[in-house]
Amino acid sequence: MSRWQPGTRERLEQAALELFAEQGFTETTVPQITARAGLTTRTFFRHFADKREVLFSGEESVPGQVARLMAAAPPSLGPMDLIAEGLAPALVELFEGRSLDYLLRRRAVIDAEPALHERELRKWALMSEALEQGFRDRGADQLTARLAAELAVTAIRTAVTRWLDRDGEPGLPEAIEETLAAMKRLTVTGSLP
Amino acid sequence: MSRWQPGTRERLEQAALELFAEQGFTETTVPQITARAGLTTRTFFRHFADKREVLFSGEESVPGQVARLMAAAPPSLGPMDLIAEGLAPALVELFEGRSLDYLLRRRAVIDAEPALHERELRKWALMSEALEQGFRDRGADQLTARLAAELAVTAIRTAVTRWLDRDGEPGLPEAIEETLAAMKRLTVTGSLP
DNA sequence: CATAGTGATGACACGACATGTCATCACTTA
DNA sequence: TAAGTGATGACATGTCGTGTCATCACTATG
Repeated sequence: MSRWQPGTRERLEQAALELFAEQGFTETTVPQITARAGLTTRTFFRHFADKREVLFSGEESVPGQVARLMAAAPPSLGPMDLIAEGLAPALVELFEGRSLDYLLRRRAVIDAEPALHERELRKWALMSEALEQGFRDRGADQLTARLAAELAVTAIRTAVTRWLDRDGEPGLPEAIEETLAAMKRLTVTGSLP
Repeated sequence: MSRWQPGTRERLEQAALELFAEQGFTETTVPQITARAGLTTRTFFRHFADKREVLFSGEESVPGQVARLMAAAPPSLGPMDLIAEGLAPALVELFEGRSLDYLLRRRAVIDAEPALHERELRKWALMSEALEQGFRDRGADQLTARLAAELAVTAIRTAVTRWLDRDGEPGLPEAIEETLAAMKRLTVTGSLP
């Protein structure tokens, strides 16, 4: 059809994940990735700003989606309920779009490399900023919006982690519910069990 | 006294902060830093693992200090009270050890550069892990310890940010108190004001 | 049908980052 | 006095990331 094989981005992502899993992130060079994908080094950096980004494709749209979801949710919902009712369904859709096997292998690679872990933290920080703006739009003052956003991200991230820790059983919605319940318990009583 | 000027690390840190503020992090090269400090490039990397680390010196001891403080605090304290009574004094001492001017200039540099912002996030993540272990040692289950640690870090980080936003007036203890109060308000009512 | 335009890739050069290795020199210890 | 220690200088090297221009398939336009 074209001069080049289609799906350049996808081939690079797959080749990179494989190589990172096989021999580690640091030990894998960009030329190795592009060789496996049948491309040149320069082309890799046309699709990804740096070597890490190949594992974070598509996540630049998350903040925008968060903003949309928050604008669409009923204004009466508090932070916790907003997560449970407004955000959780979209999260489930987002994460269950990828196979569990992919998510687990990706996480193993990220956990093995501090540089990738940092990039993962930035992802959540960007989501937090989007949530903060959403809460501000709902009338919260600066401090409250900031804290509500952090609480929400903590709940979501902890739930996803917990869900993956247990290899996807039970489902993500259950993990979210469980996490929110524990959070409520913790903040209401103010002391440890 | 010796063949070399004393205070190698400190000279590198000061030269780097100056240059980052003057011309930006990316635009500053390691040879420029070492030239200003009167050293060679190779020596820079003997003291700091990479170019970013020159702004995060001494922070590798924070997790250990957190562990010590938590072990020393009364076991009866819940997460929030532990921050207010057990951690806050040490925090104040830690931050007020550096001049406010230094902290503000350092923050300006970090905020201007995503790569440095990521490193800053990692710093808080390491503190969170230390807090989590501390809560586990106090008898909390995995999920509760994780959430309590995240809540604590959120409170501390938000308070420090707020304190610096207002150029150090009023003091850090007031910012902590204010943040904890807002957090309590938020989690107790469960809805935005 | 022809020709110019568009967009992705290949090819090449290059500066900065980061590390391995060995030499050098002041200071310490026996 | 001589060996040992520790920090630094000097040099080489590999990978990362970017700038630049050429190439080729596809598309639009006349």
